[in-house]
Amino acid sequence: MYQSKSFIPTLKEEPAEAQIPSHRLMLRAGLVRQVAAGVFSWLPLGFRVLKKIINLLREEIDAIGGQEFFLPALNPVEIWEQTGRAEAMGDVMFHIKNREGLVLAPTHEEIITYHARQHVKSYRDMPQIWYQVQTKFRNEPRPKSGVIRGRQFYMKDSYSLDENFDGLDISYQKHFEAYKRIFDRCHIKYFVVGASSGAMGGRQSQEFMVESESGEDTCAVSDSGYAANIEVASSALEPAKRLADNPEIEKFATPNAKTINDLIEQFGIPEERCAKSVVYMADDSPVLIFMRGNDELNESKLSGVLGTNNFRPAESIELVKYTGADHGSIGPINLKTKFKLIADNLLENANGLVSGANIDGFHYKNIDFSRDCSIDEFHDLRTVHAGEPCPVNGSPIRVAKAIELGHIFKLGTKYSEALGAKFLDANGKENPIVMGSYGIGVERIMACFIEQNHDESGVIWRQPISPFDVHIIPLGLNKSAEVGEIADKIYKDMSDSGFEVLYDDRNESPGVKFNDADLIGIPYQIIVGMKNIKNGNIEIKSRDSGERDIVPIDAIADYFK
RNA sequence: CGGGGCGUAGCGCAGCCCGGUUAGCGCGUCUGGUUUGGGACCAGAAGGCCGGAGGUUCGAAUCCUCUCGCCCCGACCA
Repeated sequence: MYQSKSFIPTLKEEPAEAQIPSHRLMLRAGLVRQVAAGVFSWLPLGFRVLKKIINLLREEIDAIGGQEFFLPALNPVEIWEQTGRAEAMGDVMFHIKNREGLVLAPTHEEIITYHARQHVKSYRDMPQIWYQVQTKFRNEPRPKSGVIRGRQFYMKDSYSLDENFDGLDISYQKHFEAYKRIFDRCHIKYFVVGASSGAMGGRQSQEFMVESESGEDTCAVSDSGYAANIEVASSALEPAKRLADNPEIEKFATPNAKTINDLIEQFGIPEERCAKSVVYMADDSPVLIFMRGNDELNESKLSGVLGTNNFRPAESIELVKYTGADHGSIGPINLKTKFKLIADNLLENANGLVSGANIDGFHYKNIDFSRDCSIDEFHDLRTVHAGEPCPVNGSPIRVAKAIELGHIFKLGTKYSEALGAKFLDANGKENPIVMGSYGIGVERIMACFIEQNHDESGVIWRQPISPFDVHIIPLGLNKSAEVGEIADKIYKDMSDSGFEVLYDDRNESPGVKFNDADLIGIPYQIIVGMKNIKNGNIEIKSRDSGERDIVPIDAIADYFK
């Protein structure tokens, strides 16, 4: 492609709005332009890369038996109401204003299930893997980091349909392997974590993560290979040991102790003997949760335990109403009303505990969770922190921020049941289709690649996602007709041989051309200048290593073999 | 949605506190010329309702009120 005729608006200066390297370089190299917060236009050069990534995705999903669909972005809201996600999505879903009943699809489980319901009626029709690479719309409260978090973005989404969970396991595993191939082929350094399935529903899920300061997810990783999203991560901390001395409970005045730290400082109570009380309202019912000492309650885990996303910390009025005391003095003994009590695993069967007396300004000590009160359930509820031992072999956990590139879910039957997608099994019995859902953020692949493959000068593309294979850079076109003739011939020969060639035929000074070439970042620069052609040579520079080879003009084809 | 910052030429910015001629600078763009192995130089030129709406004032980019947009932190994140 002739660069003089191409629209590749490179920027010499840093755009003010871009904070992270990938965003800055995508703007500077002329890949994208922002139109509104979280909304971007892809310019020709950037779109070339996007198309290459999409083609690679198609190859790998086709290879596991995927069949590509093209699904509507406009969806009837009814179908989203049937699965309960119209409400669950809330403001995240765009609603069409001048055509009641239509929404912009933030994802496509509903539509896929709708088609499955229509036509997948027998176990003989399965397994199926259906996918699409399309624009999704999400009204993100805060778009950020360039294309990493937009309101409109490409997603490769595939969905598996199976007759049972064994089949789902196979479909899931196929995707797991395909995803590894995809990210490997894109030269992205990633790791896989166990994840929460959140409002998607389902049982197992894993995320493909790229470690980055710009990441929005937090992960716990350790040298043992343990890796989990902080939402589900656990550590191998020992529970509080039972004390041999187990006296009766005793009320004591704690007028100035509102927090666990106050108790520790004012009364010398060891942190692990404090049972911190936290009250949440879940679907309008109170739940009292006990955490060890200053352990942080993990709301993702709590959500799983409560089975709802509709919960919040209780307010003071509610605290007094249900427990008899305000925050700082709440505990398991002497509660004003009876309601559900749950506790973190680290407190299971613990004794010698200090907790609120449900009278403002008083606590009990010597509480034995087995003897003095009845805890309904124990669960892992705490948020892990750096340095804690990992569950695999106890090596220390590191906490890292990461960008979520892909997410694979075992959905199960949530959507098929909600929408009535049922089939007859070999015994003639009706069952809901067992589904999986597997997403990849297409723009995020590009952004993460650039985050990991750039230098001071610009992007450093690698195949197979580079926008071009080679960049021909003739120097001194005005001064020497010969340079132009040789460059023309190289351009023609390489194009004819199937190379994708960007040809900088512009009448610019060498500095401009070199800087643009490094910024755009095509893997090889073929530099045609008088210095070398008088000896029958050209120069080939590797963008990645910076190494330069002097190559005879007629040996260029061999060079790239 | 809370907190903070910013809207002045295509891009990056100054001017604003302390109101007062034709609103500046750098880059880019256009014309002519000189240059051509790492963003070169000279001369000339075009380009702005100072985000928008009200107000205060003899006079507003500048002061006040309200709005809209963008960025950052937090909340949120299928």
